[in-house]
Amino acid sequence: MAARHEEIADELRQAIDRGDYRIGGTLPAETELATRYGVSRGTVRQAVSALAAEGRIGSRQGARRVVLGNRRSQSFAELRSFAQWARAMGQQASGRVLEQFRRPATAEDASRLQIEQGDEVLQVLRVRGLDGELVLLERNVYPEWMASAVESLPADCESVVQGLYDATGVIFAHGEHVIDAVAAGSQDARLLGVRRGSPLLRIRRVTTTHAGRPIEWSDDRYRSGSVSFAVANSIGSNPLIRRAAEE
Amino acid sequence: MAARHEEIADELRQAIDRGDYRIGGTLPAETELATRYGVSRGTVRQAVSALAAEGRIGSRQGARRVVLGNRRSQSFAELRSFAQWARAMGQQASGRVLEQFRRPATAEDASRLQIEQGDEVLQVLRVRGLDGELVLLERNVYPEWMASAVESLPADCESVVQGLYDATGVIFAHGEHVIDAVAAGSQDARLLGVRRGSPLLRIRRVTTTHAGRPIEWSDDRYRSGSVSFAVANSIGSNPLIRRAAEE
DNA sequence: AAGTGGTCTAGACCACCGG
DNA sequence: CGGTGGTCTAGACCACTTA
Repeated sequence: MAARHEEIADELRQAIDRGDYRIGGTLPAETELATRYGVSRGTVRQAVSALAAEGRIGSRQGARRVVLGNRRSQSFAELRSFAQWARAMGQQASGRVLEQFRRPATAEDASRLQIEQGDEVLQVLRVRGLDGELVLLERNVYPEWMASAVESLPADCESVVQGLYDATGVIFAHGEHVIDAVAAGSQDARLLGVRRGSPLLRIRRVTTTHAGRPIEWSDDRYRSGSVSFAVANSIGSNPLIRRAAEE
Repeated sequence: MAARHEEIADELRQAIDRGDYRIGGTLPAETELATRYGVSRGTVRQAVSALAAEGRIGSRQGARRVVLGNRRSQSFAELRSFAQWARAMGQQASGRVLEQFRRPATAEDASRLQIEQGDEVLQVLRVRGLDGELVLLERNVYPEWMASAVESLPADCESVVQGLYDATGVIFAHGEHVIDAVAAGSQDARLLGVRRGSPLLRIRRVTTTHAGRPIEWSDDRYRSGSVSFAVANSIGSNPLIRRAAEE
């Protein structure tokens, strides 16, 4: 069913988790993995590059690949809805719509959703919880062509992305996220049950279809301590920085 | 000098920025790009997959690649030091060591740096600025084998990563970052010039060599409003979510 | 000097999208 | 249905690491 390179990537992930390859140790050479799995070297390279993108292994020309760790944290590697994310962590997502109304698009809405200022948009205010505990306040803005589908969702819809897919077939394919920290405003504080001015992790996000058409933009504010996000990183294969002149 | 696939990736990036390919439009087919650049299809695929990883283009089987945007924001795609990052944004990084002392490793230090509890570590408290404005408070912990090199850096060292590379040849190759929001403690507040309890963006980070050996771990606290981080995302090529049972 | 990953080629087949 | 991207192969050469 799955592509061979994905199967191999999975087997390698499991082997690392199982401890077959120690953290800090090396992976077998590409050619050896190729013969072991009965595939060509190119297929092996596809598999290991997936693990490298996840931050599990590192590589550099001339040296064996190194096992860096067995990450399991929720990362940004893949676009996931809140409900999917919760399920992957073994928790139950909940949600409730507090406000929902149509209004003309502001300049900010227009730029993010690639529509004209003054076009009708649908604004929604939702609170979301994990295993019953409130963690997130979501302010979403949808363009007019999504509005009626959103309005027809139940107010306590668990997975908005799934609901909109079922209703319209629209796929949330790409996301761009900007992360910072803000102080809770009075509405934030009241709805999340925190003190005014307390720190919130804010993620502003634009989501688009495969074709790059914006579906929504959102200002998500997470209660401090309730969630954190992880990112893994590697230097480009460049020989680091060009050294300064002297010596 | 650079690999052909990187040159092609650069040319495509410039072409997108120049507007040769409109946002929302499509890129030429792989085979056409291959003949145009005089390379094989595999090389073209290497180039476009770099753009996909940056969130500039999207792709799905059977359809032309779609131009999503021309991002320029500082993203996590590549591991960069604070100084490099500042330079890429056209700003001047500064830094100053406020405290620096050796102490025995706590359990937390030991786990993050993969050393034994009680081993000597070097703790450093730095403030860092962008164009003279204070934005960041850094609490670093280094293992013993890095300590003397760190101590020999000037107190106002602009680029710690560069300085340590020059002194020891150690390369900061991999990073893992955990992001959340916290309230400023009294020391944070005093040193960053904000009110106690005001929101800070916290990034806790472990950096390792190519071989996965931890070089340092750090608790970085950014003043709210001074910086934000961007991440681009795509859904796996999976046909989204498995639909629920009915219909 | 041998081993290893990085790059590149030329070709093949398939699954999927679009008109 | 033709065009497209996704997968896979078998081979080649090079740059780099390691011992």
